[in-house]
Amino acid sequence: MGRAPCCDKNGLKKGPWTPEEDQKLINYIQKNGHGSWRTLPKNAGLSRCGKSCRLRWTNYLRPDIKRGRFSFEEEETIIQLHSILGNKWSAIAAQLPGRTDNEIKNYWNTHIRKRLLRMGIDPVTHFPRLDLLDLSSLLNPMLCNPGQLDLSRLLTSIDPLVNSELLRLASNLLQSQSQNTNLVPAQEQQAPNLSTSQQDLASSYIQNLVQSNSQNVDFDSSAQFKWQSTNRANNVCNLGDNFIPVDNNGSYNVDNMGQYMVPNFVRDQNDQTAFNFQIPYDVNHDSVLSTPSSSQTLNNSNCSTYLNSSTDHDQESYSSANLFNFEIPDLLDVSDFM
DNA sequence: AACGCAGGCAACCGCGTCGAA
DNA sequence: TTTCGACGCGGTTGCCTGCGT
Repeated sequence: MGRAPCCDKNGLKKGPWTPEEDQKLINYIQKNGHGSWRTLPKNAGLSRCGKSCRLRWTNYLRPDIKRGRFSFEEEETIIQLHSILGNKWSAIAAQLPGRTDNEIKNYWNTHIRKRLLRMGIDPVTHFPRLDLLDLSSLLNPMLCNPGQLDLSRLLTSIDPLVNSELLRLASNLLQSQSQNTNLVPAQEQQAPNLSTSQQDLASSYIQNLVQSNSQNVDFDSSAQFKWQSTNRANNVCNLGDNFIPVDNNGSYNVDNMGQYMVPNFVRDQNDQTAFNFQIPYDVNHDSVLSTPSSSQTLNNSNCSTYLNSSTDHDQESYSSANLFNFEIPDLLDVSDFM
């Protein structure tokens, strides 16, 4: 069918707004509210389409818009939120009073993104940017001959600061390539528990996820994490409004493509400064091993991958309908690198 | 001074979603 | 249940400005 662009109608002006047009729009909205954007231009005496009026108002003329440079706190908040939400600019803007989604999007693309790249951080995944192909070429010979795998020697040849991240990537790679890798949605309804090592791994993951060392991550026996902010609580705690709630049974939503709508946070009912974080269980577990199609999915994948169990005991204790149960190859001893 | 280039940002475009008919 | 209009969102474009040569 196709819809004609709203601005294609004859006589409707496009391009930069003049001060006179701005004033007409401001005067009308201050007097009448915007009401229907469709009818506003005619009523306000503007030769613009409603969409153009809405954009001009929400991105520029709104009285509560904050102008000027982004503060360090705002910038840090954007990075944190982006690591969780991805390119959900409107959701990010909702946490930054006075800032518009367009402004944040532009600021991200022109400043933050470039800075992250300079720092060697992938602005999409928020993980250090290592060339996976090169890493693959380094690891492939070892994978072909696991007995020769000396990951610690490999890692110490690279900047120690990225060791934990390299481990994550290496772990992903090993998992996706190793025949020994299992990704089994556990059917047993055994009460789940996280081992200490699993908690440490999960905690590290979440610390990385929020790009901060100032979060406390507590665990309960059902593998839901209580994520409590101790720093800039106003920024972090408000996140709950934008997340898909997980009910008391740990149920979460799956979109019509069969993918998880992640991350799943839910505000702690007893502690409004905290969130419970649920490791999602992917019914379509093949998708976890495949190339993720979005940063959200990638984060999910990494989360799952990061919570590997290194012992049989851990694998059993990790069984839950809501959790993954998969093993890390024996040749990779995670604990040595954490 | 003139030119080219890159960065920044406002505005546009097209698609998805939602609600009403 | 289907259709369609309105709105909102994210990606992209193109203009303006500042800087370097």
